[in-house]
Amino acid sequence: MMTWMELCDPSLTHRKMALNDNKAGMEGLNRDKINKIIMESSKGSRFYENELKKEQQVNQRIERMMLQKAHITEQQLSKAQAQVEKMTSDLERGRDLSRVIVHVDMDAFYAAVETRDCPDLMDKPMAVGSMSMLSTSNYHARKFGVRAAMPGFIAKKLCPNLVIVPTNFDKYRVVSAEVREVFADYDPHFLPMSLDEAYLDISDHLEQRRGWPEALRTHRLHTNNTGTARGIEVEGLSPVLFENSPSSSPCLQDAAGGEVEVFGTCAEEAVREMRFRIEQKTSLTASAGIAPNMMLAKVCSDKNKPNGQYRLPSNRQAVIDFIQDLPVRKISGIGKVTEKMLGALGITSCSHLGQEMALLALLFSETSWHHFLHISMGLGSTHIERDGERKSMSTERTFGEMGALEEQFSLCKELCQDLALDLQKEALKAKTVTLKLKNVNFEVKTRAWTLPCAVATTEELFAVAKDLLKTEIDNVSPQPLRLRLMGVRVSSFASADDKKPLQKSIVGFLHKKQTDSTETDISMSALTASDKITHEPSAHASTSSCCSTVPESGTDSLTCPVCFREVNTTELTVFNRHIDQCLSGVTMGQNNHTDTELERGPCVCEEEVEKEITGGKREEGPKEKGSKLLSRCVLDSVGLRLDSTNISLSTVGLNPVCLNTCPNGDVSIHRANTLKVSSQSDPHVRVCLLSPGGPRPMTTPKPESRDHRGPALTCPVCQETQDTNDLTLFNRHVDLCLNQEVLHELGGLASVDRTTHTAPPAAHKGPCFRNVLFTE
DNA sequence: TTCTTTCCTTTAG
DNA sequence: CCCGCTAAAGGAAAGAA
Repeated sequence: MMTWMELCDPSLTHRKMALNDNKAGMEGLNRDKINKIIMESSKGSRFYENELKKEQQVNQRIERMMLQKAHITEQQLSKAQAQVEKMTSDLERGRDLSRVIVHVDMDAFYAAVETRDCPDLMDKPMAVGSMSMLSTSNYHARKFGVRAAMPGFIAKKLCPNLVIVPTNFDKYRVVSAEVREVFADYDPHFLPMSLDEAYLDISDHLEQRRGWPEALRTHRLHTNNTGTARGIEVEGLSPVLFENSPSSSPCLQDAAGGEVEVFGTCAEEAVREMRFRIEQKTSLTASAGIAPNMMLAKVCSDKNKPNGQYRLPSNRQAVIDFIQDLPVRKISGIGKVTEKMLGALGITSCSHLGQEMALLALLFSETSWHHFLHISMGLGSTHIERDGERKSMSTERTFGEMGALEEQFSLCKELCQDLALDLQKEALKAKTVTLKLKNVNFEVKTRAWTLPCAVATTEELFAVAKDLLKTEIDNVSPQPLRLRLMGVRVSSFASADDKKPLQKSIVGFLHKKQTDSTETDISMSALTASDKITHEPSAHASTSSCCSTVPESGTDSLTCPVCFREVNTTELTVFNRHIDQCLSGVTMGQNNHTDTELERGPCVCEEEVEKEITGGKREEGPKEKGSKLLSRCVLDSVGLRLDSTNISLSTVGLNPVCLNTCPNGDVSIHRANTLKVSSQSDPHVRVCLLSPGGPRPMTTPKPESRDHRGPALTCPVCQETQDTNDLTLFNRHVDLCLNQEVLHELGGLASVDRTTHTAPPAAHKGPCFRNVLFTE
């Protein structure tokens, strides 16, 4: 299947096109006309310019490959050849032809559903999607060159009468569920690839089926209330747009007078039956491929589309023959670029692939050439299994050009909100947050940051995302970022054991504690805002569990949520006593801990860091030394002990924003990139640092700095000194502040005169867009 | 060197 | 009205262990 971009490419224009304006050719456009129209709609657009640039990059990649090829010696080649042959025979020995794999694909699914529900559409060219992107088109529209993955506005030029129906996923999901019910009868472990596509292993079904009486293989044509067989009615006017229904073979009458059809026991009959049942149930048709493995089944399902099926027999020779002249592009996983690269080596069909294996082994990575070898031998997975746990989750949005800071940040927050919601649905927490940006020139870049512990809430995500965004903004300052897309992704999910036991009980424990002790209540108000979060139910449990998990504690110790030290007990009563002491200690500004209590095995670097931070004597290369030490700390996920009242975060390469989201004793984040230890607090308070795991540079220091040292309390959220010493009042303020933290952030940023920003110390080195490198 | 993180590219539906 | 969204995998480059 050709993409519209390929149609754009004038160098491909000479190629024959399967597109036929069959019958009289009244409607539909010929290929040249299509190309011309697409070209005219595209030429000169920023999108098109970017496509050209990407194409250049691919061309350079090919050039480099050819250069490499030129340096290959005869000797290397024969060595590779031997390796390939060895591997080939090993693979051949393991060839498994015993399974019967089926790939089923609904025909023009979304379009078919829409047509079924609105028969008026039937004889009109239509597509499902929007002006900016189409998902599917019906066969009418395809005659005009209108296809999936083509923007609607171009489709409209190709076919002005095109009806564009917006997608309605809820509807497709319902239909999909019906189809899957049928799949399940043939393979309860079937693997859905999308709403309209699935792999099945029907080997077991066939085994059983052989012993089935006819009755079990007999299926009735559904009748509507007028008594007409729906399948037949459908062929007349409804959405089943294709002939050769699986039900087209002779029908029998059953006892009740309804029409029935009996299916055989072989694989083809079973699949035909399955397609028949799908059509009866949904009025939609499907195509299928039957083969000994998934890779081949996928190719086969395309062979007689629409509304058809193809079986590749389970014998080696049949497979070899089938593969021979198959264009490499037909194989799932070989896309436009790979096709082009192989093409440059004279490889277009799978048999070429086999012939050039030695060369490929030298030019491509191991995984790549192994994959090629499998393809050339017609090998593929013989058992289908559902995907394991998800690896990432993301949300992104495209919009009209956006340059305003406030807009960008509030959008970023929105995305974080959406994502947090999705995370919540699956009860996931992630360590890595990635920001994706696309500017008006379609240049894409991503910026990621890995935290030492998993996060999940909007605030936590936004704390990281907004900072990544800010870094990018600062990078191009004083020009604005002219965005057309923004996205946020999370990955590196916490492992299952990471996200439950122990911690929950601690939180619950504290919670209880709070309700029956006024004193504790007051004590807690002395903690930072983030600590207070811990008292809210599940949503914020992450914060506490995150940091309580911090030390590589064995199973025989608990981590105090106040001082973040390990308590060497599993007895809750003992632990309780510790926390009690700890809380009152923090409140009273006393150090309740003896030095031995402070000793805590796992943090190798604690002392070094402490010295580094406290001493104030950072004679040489404090930055380098500091961040080095710190990164070790981060790996150990430890808390730092702070002995001075103001610690420069940039010195140790920390990102202050991230501290917002973490409980941190009596330490607040100072505007000027410093940690501020409240005058009342224990000088040995511990801070749980949410800092980047890697060596990458951190934040740009903020412009102005204020020093708060008065006896009054400083709000850890808004950084403002509160004119009170009443902890209850202060607590209330922090609560309010916390709720509005994000807004405060936005307001603050928006009001900053951007020209006063100092140039960031090359947070991410190199040009903003790597692509630019290639065009020069 | 080896392992990890970041960022980019390719693919698919 | 002027080219989407989500997810996964692999590879290059750069640091850290």
